[in-house]
Amino acid sequence: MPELPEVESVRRQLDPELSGRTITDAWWDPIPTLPRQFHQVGLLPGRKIQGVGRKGKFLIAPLDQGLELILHLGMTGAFRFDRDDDWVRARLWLDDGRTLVFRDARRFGRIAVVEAGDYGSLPTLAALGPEPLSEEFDLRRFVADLGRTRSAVKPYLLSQRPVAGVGNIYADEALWTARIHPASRRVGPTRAAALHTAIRDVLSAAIEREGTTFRDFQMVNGESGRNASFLVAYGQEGRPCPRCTTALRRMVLGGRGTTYCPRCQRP
DNA sequence: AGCTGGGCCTGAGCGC
DNA sequence: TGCGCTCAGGCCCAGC
Repeated sequence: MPELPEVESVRRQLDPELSGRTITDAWWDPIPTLPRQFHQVGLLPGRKIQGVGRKGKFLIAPLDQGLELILHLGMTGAFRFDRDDDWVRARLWLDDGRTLVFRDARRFGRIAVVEAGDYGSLPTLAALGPEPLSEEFDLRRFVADLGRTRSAVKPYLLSQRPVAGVGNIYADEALWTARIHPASRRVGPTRAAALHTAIRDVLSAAIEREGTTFRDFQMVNGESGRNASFLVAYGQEGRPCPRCTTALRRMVLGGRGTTYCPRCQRP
């Protein structure tokens, strides 16, 4: 499941390959089953890519003529060069002779071309919280946000509003690290500060290992991330908590599988 | 306005 | 063997 560390790993491989390239032609699935899967992709031929940036889980590539190319990997999205198979949903031909291919078995990924900064067609991006590994991620604002919401803390993190880029894996990891029960609706300043630190630590470590490959995630060069064997909570149901040896428990929260320690993660 | 729950999609894994 | 069912979770959205 591509979250911030996985998307950042893809960005680091795509940026040097795409910077300065001009898109000569574009093809995308003409009958997308999700209405917003492809948005204005027909504007791409002739556009020059200035670089590949990232906000949360969104890749954002500035183009010429004041446009931006927005790429989202969804669940199973991946970019490769010069490949072809049944899961290819879009192709961008480049002026260096190569073809950037977007593969996406489950079709949750998205490609959109928008006026720079105009994210009306992407509401999650429009309301995206601060970048966790930048100065934007202000502790006081995070404490205030957690104090104000009436949601359980994990679904709130997954909304992308208090902080950008945290998905199901790293939410479980960060909440375990901060000793907060994922269903807690009372996260005060002290625990919010611990969570703030845990989010940064968990994401930083995962980026160093080029993300978590549970099953599907692959980078542009086809390699897997190396973070899976370092997970302490996500997918570890039944295993002893590394802190207190209590068996980790699984619950469904906000429709998402959630693993936590029933002893040392407090409500 | 903020929150909740259901929906989209399809490969993998399971039981029969 | 193969069929049918359930599960997985990114974002979106209708309806409180």
